Amino acid sequence: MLETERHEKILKLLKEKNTVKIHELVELTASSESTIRRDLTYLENRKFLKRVHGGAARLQGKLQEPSMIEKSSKNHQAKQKIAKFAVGLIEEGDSIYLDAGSTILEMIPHLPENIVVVTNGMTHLPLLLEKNIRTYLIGGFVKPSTKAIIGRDAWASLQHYRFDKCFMGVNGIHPHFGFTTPDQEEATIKELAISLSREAFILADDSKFTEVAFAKIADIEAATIITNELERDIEKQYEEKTVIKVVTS
Amino acid sequence: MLETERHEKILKLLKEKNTVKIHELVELTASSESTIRRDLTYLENRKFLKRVHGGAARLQGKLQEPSMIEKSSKNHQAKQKIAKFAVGLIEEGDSIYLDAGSTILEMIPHLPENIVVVTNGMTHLPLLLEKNIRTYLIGGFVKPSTKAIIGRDAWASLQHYRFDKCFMGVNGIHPHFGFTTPDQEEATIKELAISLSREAFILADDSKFTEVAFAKIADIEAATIITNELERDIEKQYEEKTVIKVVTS
DNA sequence: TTGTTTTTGATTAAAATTGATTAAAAATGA
DNA sequence: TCATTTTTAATCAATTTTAATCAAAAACAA
Repeated sequence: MLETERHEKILKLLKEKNTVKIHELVELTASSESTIRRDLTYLENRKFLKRVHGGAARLQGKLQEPSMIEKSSKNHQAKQKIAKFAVGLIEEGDSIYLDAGSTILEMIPHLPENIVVVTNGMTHLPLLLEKNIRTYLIGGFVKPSTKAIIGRDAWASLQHYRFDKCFMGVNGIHPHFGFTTPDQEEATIKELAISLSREAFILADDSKFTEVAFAKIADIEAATIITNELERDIEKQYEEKTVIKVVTS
Repeated sequence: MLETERHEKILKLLKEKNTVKIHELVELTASSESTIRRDLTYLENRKFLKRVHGGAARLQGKLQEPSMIEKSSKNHQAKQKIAKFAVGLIEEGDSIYLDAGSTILEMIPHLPENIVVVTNGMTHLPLLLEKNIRTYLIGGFVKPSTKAIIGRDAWASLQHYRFDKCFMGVNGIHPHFGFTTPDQEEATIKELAISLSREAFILADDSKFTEVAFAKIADIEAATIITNELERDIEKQYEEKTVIKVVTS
């Protein structure tokens, strides 16, 4: 049985019964106890359930459905591909900066183990720790909406590090206005992270191109762009300024 | 039957009947009397019911089903009282440091809104943000087991702040050896936090007294102790060295 | 195909939960 | 009141569950 299939079954049963025993799941899915245990840890890390002694319980905060649906959207497919490609650029022993944000989050499951990660995204932590990756969080103000760490202190805190590579998402990419994002404070952090890295990579699906958001992060020249399919004429506008990697399926 | 499952059944029956006998629950859940007793103690600690001779009764005040998300810890009751008292010391406009740890976590639901919080405990964030409290996280290495932020960088990051009050838990309190904790790196952070605060408070239930752990945080004189009931002679050993507040129920 | 990575299942020692047993405490009834 | 019965808390051994390893199997890539 496929891993995803098991996960779905587990969640389905959990939804019906509010609580499931490991043994029930072993029967239901005809897999070993070890596998079910791994599935449960996996699902718990992603906030789909709470593990309890002997099984798992549904969590009341029930943020359940939406993210499952989210994962099947086509936008998500693109993000996945881009993220996976980006991870391919990382080498063993690298120290990298991972920006907060959902695209970057997709990179984490594919990361190699023996690297050092610095991030400003609190939401990345559970998965990073699950993968046993040595992780540093920068300090500063916690932005309530996104749980990203920003502000003066974050800026100062980030100064302590140097990176082989950094990866980040943006809201707008424009030949003239460069990389942009709606929040000025976040832009400042991103800009600094880029300047502290030997190489910088911007992950963005095609919807971000020719868009401009409020706060400028950097010029196009400052980073390599990783994106999914892109019309040839748009691509041309950028390839004379920087490297642009188009991930083909 | 799963522990969680039993708890749900117990509460359900209690809701219907307003009062249940131990024997009824033994039958209902097909578990032993010992187990049911333990369940009742647990549920009473979390304020889900009141134990009475021979069974349990529904509590009048409020009956809360929603937050049945189980928190694990032994002396929940004592911690609650201590935490609540500690919050009473905070004044509007204060800037405070909240150490990582489960006792301190209990303070958060009771905190006033217009304060500024700095913390090294990632696990505190969801609750803090839910309460709309302005929160700063210090930067540094994320300790996988506890998700506390520690290390050199944490130390440097913490230096950026000053506090009106700081609150922390410890593992050992001893008249001669002072406050101690098992992890050297955590001790360093705690020590610094204390020195950055106008007033420092140690929250500890009675089990921590006369215990000594590996790494020293500070001398007894450095902080006010908040605890639950304490034998008079033990209390005496400390009260000549510092202020010790005993929270009586 | 071959070699490499990922997933799986079995094994084990450690940890947590359970149920039985006990002595102490609380309720009951004369 | 006191003796009797019921309930409780505390302890401990037995059982169950868990996390951690590791080798086999499967999936994948060259």
